Amino acid sequence: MATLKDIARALDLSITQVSRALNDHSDVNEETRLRVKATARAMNYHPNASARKLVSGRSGMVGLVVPQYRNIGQDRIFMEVVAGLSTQFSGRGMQFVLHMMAEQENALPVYQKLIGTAMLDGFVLIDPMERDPRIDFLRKAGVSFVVHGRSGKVIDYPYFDIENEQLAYDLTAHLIQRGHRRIAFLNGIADRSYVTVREQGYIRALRDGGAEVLPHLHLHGVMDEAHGLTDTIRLFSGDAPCPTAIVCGNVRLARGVYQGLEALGLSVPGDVSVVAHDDELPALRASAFFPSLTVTKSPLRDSWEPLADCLAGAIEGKPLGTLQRLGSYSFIERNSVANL
Amino acid sequence: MATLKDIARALDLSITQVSRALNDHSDVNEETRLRVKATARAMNYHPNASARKLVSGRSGMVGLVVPQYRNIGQDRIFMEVVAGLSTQFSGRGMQFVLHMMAEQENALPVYQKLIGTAMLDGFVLIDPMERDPRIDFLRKAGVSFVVHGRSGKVIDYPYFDIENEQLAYDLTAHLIQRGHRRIAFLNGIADRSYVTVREQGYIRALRDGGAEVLPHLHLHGVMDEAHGLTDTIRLFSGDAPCPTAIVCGNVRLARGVYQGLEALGLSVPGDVSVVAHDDELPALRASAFFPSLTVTKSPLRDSWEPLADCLAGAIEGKPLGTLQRLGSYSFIERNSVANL
DNA sequence: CGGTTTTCCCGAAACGTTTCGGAAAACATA
DNA sequence: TATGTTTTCCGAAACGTTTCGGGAAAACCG
Repeated sequence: MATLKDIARALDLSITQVSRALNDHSDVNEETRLRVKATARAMNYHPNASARKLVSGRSGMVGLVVPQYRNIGQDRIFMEVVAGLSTQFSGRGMQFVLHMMAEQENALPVYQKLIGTAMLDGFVLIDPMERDPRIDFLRKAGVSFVVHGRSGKVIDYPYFDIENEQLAYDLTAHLIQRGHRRIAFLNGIADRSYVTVREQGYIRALRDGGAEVLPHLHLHGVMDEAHGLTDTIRLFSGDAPCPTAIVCGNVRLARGVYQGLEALGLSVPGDVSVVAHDDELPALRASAFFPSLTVTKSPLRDSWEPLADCLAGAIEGKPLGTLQRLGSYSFIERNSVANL
Repeated sequence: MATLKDIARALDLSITQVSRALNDHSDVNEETRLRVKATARAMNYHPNASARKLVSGRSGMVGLVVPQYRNIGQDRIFMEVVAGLSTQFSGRGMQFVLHMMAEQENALPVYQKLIGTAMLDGFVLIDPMERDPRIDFLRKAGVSFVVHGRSGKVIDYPYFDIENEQLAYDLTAHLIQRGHRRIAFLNGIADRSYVTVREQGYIRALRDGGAEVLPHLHLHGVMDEAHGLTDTIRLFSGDAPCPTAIVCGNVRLARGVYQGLEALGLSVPGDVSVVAHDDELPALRASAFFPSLTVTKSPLRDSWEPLADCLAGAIEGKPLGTLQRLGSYSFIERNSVANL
């Protein structure tokens, strides 16, 4: 492998000047810079990431740490995350790598070790918990990171998030405006922070609309078809008054809900109205539902670029203000809601 | 982060001796070694991978490079690979990282760059082509690697593979022995090396059994349910004589074949016999088919350990002989084959 | 023409580790 | 006592890069 020394020797320059030329420093002659870059390309030079990291603290590698879990093979969304972030960081000349933890392994020691060996410049955190220990840990360790979502009261770290509170409010308020009063909410796994935040929006909308908050209508779980189906059947099988509308945390849940309602002999939107939030996962189009599904839409794939932006910025030491970004969503009314 | 210097100062030793103690070299007093290791643990020391790599050429990181493709989210098998290899290398104190290439990106420059930056000690190669340029490239570059499968005539590299030729022979021969003569083979994507090798086993079995080789009965494609279904319908819809039995490259294909045969009003095994090779992917049990499926079985998950063994060995410079391993498979007869 | 600035360059140090070549001390051998 | 041998240790060099502090030459200014 060609090194700076090789290039320097070939051009009769100092190693210093070659390095400065390649890194576009100011005090190098334009003509020299071009000559250096040309020979570097010709000699197929790639800077040794270890050497660079050792002295400058930058290796150009960032990582994502994820737990391994039983049905990871089935998880469609996960590969989207990896593919999206890979592409984004590649485009910035950085390397994105995935590190998978053992199933019940504690995350903190894993980060500890990765930080200790000092190979990575920063981390992307996904699925933050309500009070996520990883955030405190990385902050204390002084490592750059960006969170997909937000967690905790004091938010003094880079993040990209969408307005989950308002989005849940909008979906619920839309149903209230159409005359619904008993509105169920199929939410995600309880300790995720976005789940808590969406719950707040749901409750605020109910209060604002003068509707009663009925705890048995608010359900938590993995947001897939199976849970949509079983939760729907559960909602309509007890003694408690049944909902007239259902808010779904994502479109997979909604698909399960449609199946469940069909199994129960209930029609959408005649008997029950359904709305959902749409992450626009591939092969899952809310517009192709029958009847087509009313949603708030904010494509998950729109988040990779801001996330990469924020992390790259954090590594370069940009001020916090520029590293906190909120994505937008749109409300798309279709045919899954009826007036009551 | 604690460094060797910190430990050396704390114990009033030289950096050299601390390093040697931690790496279990011979010329360090047993008592010193213990003291060093204890304080290292206490100070939460992790060797800086960059510094280590720079001088010794080892960072303890190995990687897998995969192309990104459209339906990667649907690919159940892929996450199994990542999870399995991650676990294996973690257990050896090594880091396994995944690097995803852009969709149509050429693999060689990606390896070129990864080798140039010199962060990784070696690579795992999966899905080798019949003559795979990556193998030549990595060999020329002098980097350690291990191949899941084999490719080319001269096999002078570490690999783990199963006897794909014999396995296809066994499946086909089993059908021939039961009296079948027109046997279809739903194989994988044409340029994969295991696909070619399985074809050879299939043809050898046909020849040995005195059955004619009918090209229209040998189909190639992605090995999923959809192709199993469409290929089955294609096999039974032309003018050419229909097969009485089908060999499937994996169990997903077989599932599609079952669906296709049902759609055509044909029964298994009454009208058509079906056999397959079973990688034992999760949530896809050949024994739960109706009728239960006769297979050759060799669980994919059994390959991660030998693969990791071989790569770790190659990095340590072990001789080639010990780095070439063949996995076994078993023949499991069930209820999907009838005598003719 | 003396002084100041600008332009372009370089040597040397530093990052944290491994490893080479010794070297002091303790011990055994002749 | 002199001579090897083993045990245990250490200084210094090296890996390839970035960066600090300076410095020579040219250009500019009054």
